[in-house]
Amino acid sequence: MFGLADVNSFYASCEALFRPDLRGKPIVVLSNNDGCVIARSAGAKALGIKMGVPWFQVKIQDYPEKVYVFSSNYALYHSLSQRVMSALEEMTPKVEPYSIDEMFLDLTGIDGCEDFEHFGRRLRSHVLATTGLIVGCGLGPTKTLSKSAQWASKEWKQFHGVLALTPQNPKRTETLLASQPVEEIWGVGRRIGKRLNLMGIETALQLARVNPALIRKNFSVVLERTVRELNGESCIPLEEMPPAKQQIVCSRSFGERITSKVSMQQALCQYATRAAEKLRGENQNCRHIGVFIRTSPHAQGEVFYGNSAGEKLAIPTQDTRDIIEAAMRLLDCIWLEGRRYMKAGITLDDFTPNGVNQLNLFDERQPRRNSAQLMKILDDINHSGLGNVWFAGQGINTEWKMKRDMLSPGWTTCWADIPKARVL
DNA sequence: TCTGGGGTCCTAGGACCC
DNA sequence: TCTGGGGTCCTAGGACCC
Repeated sequence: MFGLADVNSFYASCEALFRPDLRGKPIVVLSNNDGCVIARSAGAKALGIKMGVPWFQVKIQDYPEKVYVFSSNYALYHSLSQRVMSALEEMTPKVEPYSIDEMFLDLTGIDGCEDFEHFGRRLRSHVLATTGLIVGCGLGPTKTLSKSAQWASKEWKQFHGVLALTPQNPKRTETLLASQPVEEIWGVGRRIGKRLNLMGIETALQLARVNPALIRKNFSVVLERTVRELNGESCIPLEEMPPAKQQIVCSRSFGERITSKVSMQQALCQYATRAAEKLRGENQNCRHIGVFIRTSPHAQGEVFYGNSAGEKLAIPTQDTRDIIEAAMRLLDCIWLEGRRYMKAGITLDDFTPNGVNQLNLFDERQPRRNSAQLMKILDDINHSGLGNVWFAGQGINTEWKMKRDMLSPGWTTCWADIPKARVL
C-alpha cells in the first residue's frame, strides 16, 4: 500500500502560519516577479480567484473582502516542507519527497495492524501538531490510486481529507474512478485527456477498462503504466533516495526588460554562478552548457525573438569560471541588438560524478589547478551567513533583478526575522 | 525483376508533473 | 506597463557502425 500526503494550499498556508491574524482570510501567493497567481487559500478560492492568472488582470479592489497578497518566499516554503517531511518520517519509515508539498509513503508495515483510514487520520493530526499545517491523505495499492484517493478526499468533504482505497473494497474504488474525469488522473494532462475524450473515454473507470496493449500502441508505455496502476497493479515504485539529477536549469524573468548586452551578461553570469553552485551541491560535473534568451511572447507590436545555443566542453567541469566563460561565448552567438529581453536562462547537462573524470590522452587542455579548493572556499563563505563573494561579471544593484514587492519575512530561515511572542 | 539486417548513439520535440 | 520556474521520461528520426 502507498500513501500520498499533500499539504492543503501549501504556499498560502505557509504565509498564514506565523500570521494568526490571516487565518481563514483570502490569501494569494504570486510567482516570481509577482507575475501570476500560483497559490490561493480556501478563502481566495471561494472569491473566485483563479490559478495561474496574471496578477495584473486580477482586480482585487473589486472583491468584497480584503485579499492578502504575497510574493513567493521559497526559503520559507522549503524549510516548512522539511518540517512536514520529518513529521511524516516519524510515523512511516519510508517517505519519498515528490514535490515541495507532496510526499509518497510506503505503508507496507501498516497492513493488517491498523485500519488505513485510522492511520491516515493519526498521520494528519501528527503533522498538524508538529508543524501547524494540514495535510490531505490518499491511500491505495498503487501510487496512481493513492493520488486518485487524495483527489477524492478533497472533492468529497465527508471524508475530512483522508480516504483509503483497498482491494478489500473494490466497490469504493469503482465508484471513485467512475466519478473522476480522465484529465484529473495522475499522468494524464490536457493533451492526452482530449485525445481520450475523442475516443469516448471520459472517466478514470473507463480508462481502467481499456486493454493496456491498445493504449501502448496508440499512446505510450507511460499511459499503459497508468492504466495498469488504476487496476491495482503497481508499476511505479517508491523512491526513497532521489535519483541523481540529469539536468540543472537556472532561469528567470526580469523585473525590467533588458536591452543592453552588459545587463544580459550580468544576468547570465548570476544564473551561471547559481547553476554551478547547485552542480557542486550534487557532486557532479557537467559537460554540456546551454544558454537561452527570449523577448516577451505577449508584447504587442514587437517581433518575438527567442534563441538558444549549446556547447560541449572538452573536459567536464564544476568550476564556476568555466561555466561563466562558456555562457558568455554562447551569448555572443545568439545576442541580437535592439530587442527588449524578458527572460534568460542557463542549463547544465551531461553529468559525470566527482572523481571519475577521464582526461583525453591527447588533449592539451588541462583542468584548472586548485579548482576544487577554490570553489569549496567560495561555497563555504557564501553558506556561512557571514558574507558573500561573487564574480565581478554579475554586477551590483542591477535594475533587472526580480520583483518581489510583497515578500513576507524569513520566519524560519533568518535570525532577524524570528517571530516574537509577547505576553499581555 | 531485383537493392540487407541489425545495431548504437544523439538530438529535438512532445508529453507530463508540481 | 504588467503573463513563473524547474524538472522527468519517452519517441521518432537521422547519422553512423559492421
